[in-house]
Amino acid sequence: MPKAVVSRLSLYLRELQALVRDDNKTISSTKLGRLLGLTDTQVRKDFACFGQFGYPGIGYRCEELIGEIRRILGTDRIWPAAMVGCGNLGQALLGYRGFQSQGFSVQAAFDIAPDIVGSNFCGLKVDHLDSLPAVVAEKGIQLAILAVPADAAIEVASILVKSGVSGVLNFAPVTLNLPKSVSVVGVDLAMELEQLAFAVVKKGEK
Amino acid sequence: MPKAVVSRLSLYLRELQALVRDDNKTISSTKLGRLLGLTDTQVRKDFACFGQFGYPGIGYRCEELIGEIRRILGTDRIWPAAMVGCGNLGQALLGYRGFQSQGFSVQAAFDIAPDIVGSNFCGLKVDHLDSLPAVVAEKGIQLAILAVPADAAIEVASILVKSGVSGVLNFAPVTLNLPKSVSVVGVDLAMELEQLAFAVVKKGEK
DNA sequence: TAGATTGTTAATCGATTAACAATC
DNA sequence: TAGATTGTTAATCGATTAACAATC
Repeated sequence: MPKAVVSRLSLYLRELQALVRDDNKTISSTKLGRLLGLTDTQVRKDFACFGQFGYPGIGYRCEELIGEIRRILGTDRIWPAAMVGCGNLGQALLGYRGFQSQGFSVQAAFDIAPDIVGSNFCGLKVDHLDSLPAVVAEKGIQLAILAVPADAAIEVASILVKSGVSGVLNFAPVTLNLPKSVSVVGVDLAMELEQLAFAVVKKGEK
Repeated sequence: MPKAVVSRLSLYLRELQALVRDDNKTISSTKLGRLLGLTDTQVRKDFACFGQFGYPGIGYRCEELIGEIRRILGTDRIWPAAMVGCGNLGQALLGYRGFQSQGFSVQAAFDIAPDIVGSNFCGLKVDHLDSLPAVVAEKGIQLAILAVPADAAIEVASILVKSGVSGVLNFAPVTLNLPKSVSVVGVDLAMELEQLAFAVVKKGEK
C-alpha cells in the first residue's frame, strides 16, 4: 500500500462518514474527488489498491468503503490510549469527542504537577507519571498522546518506550528519536502555521 | 520550489533552532539528516533549491540557514492572526507560546457563547464573532486559527472569507471548500491518530 | 596534504494523470 | 439502448538516491 495513499485514506474516511450522515448511499469518484480536491482518476486508483469496490455506472457504496478503510487503518477495533501531560493542551484534548468516535479510547491520563495529579477531567482521574508503566501494562495501552512541554518531551518519551507503548502522537515541538519499533506521528502547531504562511505568500506572488 | 521540500523546510527550521540553542555553529548534511531521519543527499538537494549555502569540508552555518528558511516561508516578519473559537481547544492554543516565537502573533480572539465573550485569556479579550470583520480589517489580520465545533466550521469559515482573511488553519474535522484565493491547512487530531494506528499495525505485521 | 563535506549529474523509484474498453 | 461510471494500461511527471568531482 503506497504511503501517499495511506495518508489520503483518513481523508476519504472522514468525507465518507459525512456523506453517510447526509444520507448518501453511494458516491462516484468524480464527486468524491471534487469534495476533496483530488482527480477522479486518483480516487479510483487509490481505492483499487485494496480491491474492486466500485459499481460501474453507480459509484462506490459509502458504508462498504468506510468498513474497508477502517479495517486497513486498524480502526475497526478500539485502541486504548493514554494522555501524557494534562496542562492546557492535554486538558483540551481530553475534552475532544472526535477520538472516541474514530476508534480511540483515552483510558488514562498522567502528569507530574501536584495541583493536577489527582484532579478529574472528563471523568478521568489524572495519575502521577510514576505510575505510568504499571497502568500501561495493566490496561494494555498501546498509544500515547504526548502533550508535555518541549523540554520534558524527550525524557517522558523514553519512559513511554520503556513502558512498552508502540505509538506516540507527539505534540511537543521537538524531534523524537525513538527505537524503530515505536511509531511516532508529530503534530507541531507552529509548523502548520508556517506552511500556511508559505501558501499565502506564494499565492500573493502569483 | 518543490512542495515536498517546502514541507520539510519547517522541520529543518525547528531542528536548526534547537542546534543553535545547543551552541552549534555549523552542521553537516549527514548529521542533520540523521537527526531528522533523512538521507544526507536529500538534505543537500533540498538546500540547493534556494542557493549555495554550504561550505565544503565544514557543512552549513545554522544561523545562515535559519534566516534563509524563514525568508522563504515568510516567517521573517510577524503575521497578525486571530483565534476563532475559544472553547477548550481555542483556549489551550491561546496559551501556546510556540506561535509567538515562530513569527505569529494572535491579536484577537472570537466566540459566540455569552459566558466566553468578554472574558480574558492570556491577556486577550474575547470579542463576539459579529465584530470579526471590523477587527480583522482594523488590525490587518491575514491568518485565522479556526477552533470551533465541526458543525459551525463551514459557516464561520465563510465569514472569515468574506472578512478578507487569506489563510485558515482549520482544526475542525471537516473539509473546507473555500475560494482558491484563500489557503487552508487542516489539522485533524483523529486523522493523525489513525495514521499512527496504521503505522503500528503495519509494524506488527512485519 | 589528508579528511570532510558540498553541489550536481544521472539513474531510479514512486506517484499522478490521461485515455478508454468493460460494465451496469 | 444510452448514460454513467469503474478498473486498468501506458505515459508523464516529480521526488529520491547513488556516485563522484570540486572545494575547503
